[in-house]
Amino acid sequence: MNGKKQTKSGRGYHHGDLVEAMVMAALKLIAEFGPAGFTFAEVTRVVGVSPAAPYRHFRDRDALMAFIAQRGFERFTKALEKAWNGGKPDRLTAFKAVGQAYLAFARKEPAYYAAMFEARLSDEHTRALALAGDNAFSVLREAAEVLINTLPDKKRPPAMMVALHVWSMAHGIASLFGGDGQNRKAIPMEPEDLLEAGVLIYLDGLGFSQTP
Amino acid sequence: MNGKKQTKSGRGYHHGDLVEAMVMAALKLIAEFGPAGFTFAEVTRVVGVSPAAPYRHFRDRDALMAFIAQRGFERFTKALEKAWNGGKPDRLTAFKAVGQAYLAFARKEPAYYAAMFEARLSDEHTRALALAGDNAFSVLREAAEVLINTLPDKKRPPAMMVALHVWSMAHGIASLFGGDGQNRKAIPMEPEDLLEAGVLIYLDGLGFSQTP
DNA sequence: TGTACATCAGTGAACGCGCGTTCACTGATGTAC
DNA sequence: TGTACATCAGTGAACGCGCGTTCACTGATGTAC
Repeated sequence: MNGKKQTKSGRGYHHGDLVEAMVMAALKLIAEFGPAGFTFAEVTRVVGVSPAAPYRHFRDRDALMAFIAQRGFERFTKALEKAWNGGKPDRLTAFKAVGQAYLAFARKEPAYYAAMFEARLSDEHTRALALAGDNAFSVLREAAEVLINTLPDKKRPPAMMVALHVWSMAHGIASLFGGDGQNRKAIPMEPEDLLEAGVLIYLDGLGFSQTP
Repeated sequence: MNGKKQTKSGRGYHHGDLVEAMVMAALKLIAEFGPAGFTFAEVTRVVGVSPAAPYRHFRDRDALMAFIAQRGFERFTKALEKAWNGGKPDRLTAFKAVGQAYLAFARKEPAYYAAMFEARLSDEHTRALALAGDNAFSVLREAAEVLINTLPDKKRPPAMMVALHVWSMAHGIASLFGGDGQNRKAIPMEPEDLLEAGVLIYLDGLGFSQTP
């Protein structure tokens, strides 16, 4: 792909792609010790680079954290969009797929997820990230809008509210029972199944028949 | 109450009630900087005591953290029980009150809530806390059981599942939109109203009529 | 094609800082007689 | 009621450690001519 830096085995005085290597190392540390438990110093050690090297690429620790959260939101948004797939094969199936994609992301990318939702960043970084977060939420919101348009006018709830309900349940399940076992409570079913059942019951309450 | 230590103005060489003072200081720091952002040293400074003093009462930083989480779960359990109130005045009203109590606790006691759900403790401490967490969950689970017993046999879902769904939605809302503004996203309604609406729709989906 | 030079991306040593924890100690409190 | 003593809950100085960050530096790479 980017043949510039990696042509010569990438192991000289110049690292080759230090940014990527640092992100990978940071993700590993975040997954293991949480967002607050990764240190700039440890990252340089894992990557095998001097402690001063990162400052060529990131202003400070928080900048790396924000960078990771930003990229996490972008990937998250893409994953939700892919699951929605323009509402195909049908709106209800696609909507449920968005919920599943939410949980799948939290399960497969716990470090990104933690960086996105548990990192404590400065107000400045938080503001910049809010946009990326809104983009991800928009996917769910628009999916909800399309879905509830099949309901008769009188029974149609605000799309925003529906999206918030599903987002909240998905996030709650991901936080409590997802991840890789740190704080996870044991429950007698898969998180994915729990969410699917919850969304189905909820949609039933909105007026969707259980068998579409 | 405990007239032993606090009789003589409590400001001598002996502190009087260092444990309580430390818990209060820690809660303040947790509320402001998150569970990972409070240091043992800072606590002693706030309380106005030497940095070695805490070791008379807590083995280390984690022990204080676990102590706080433990007490948090106990208070949380009591708050949920009080809201349930044995199912009075009627099951549905009481059940909704439990949900409201959940959010109220997260809002009024963000530091306890963070210590309970966001602290990264050792396996040993985590195991000890699991019991306290189960007690809290049991209140919701038993409330769900009583509630769904009014449904006809054929339409009755597992109480465990219902409790998990409501717990997840409440926790999701608390995490995303509750608290005191750190990571909180802005939404066009109160968290309490969002949860109430969500629970009502969900219960509708289970077969409860909207007007009991 | 070869050379001179600018720029980029790393080095490694050093710093100041705050943290957790320990140690021998000491003032205050409780109790036996 | 008074005294001797044990115990409790604090002090304050000190330590080793790892962190974030800086600095002048240097090797590698890209480019103009």
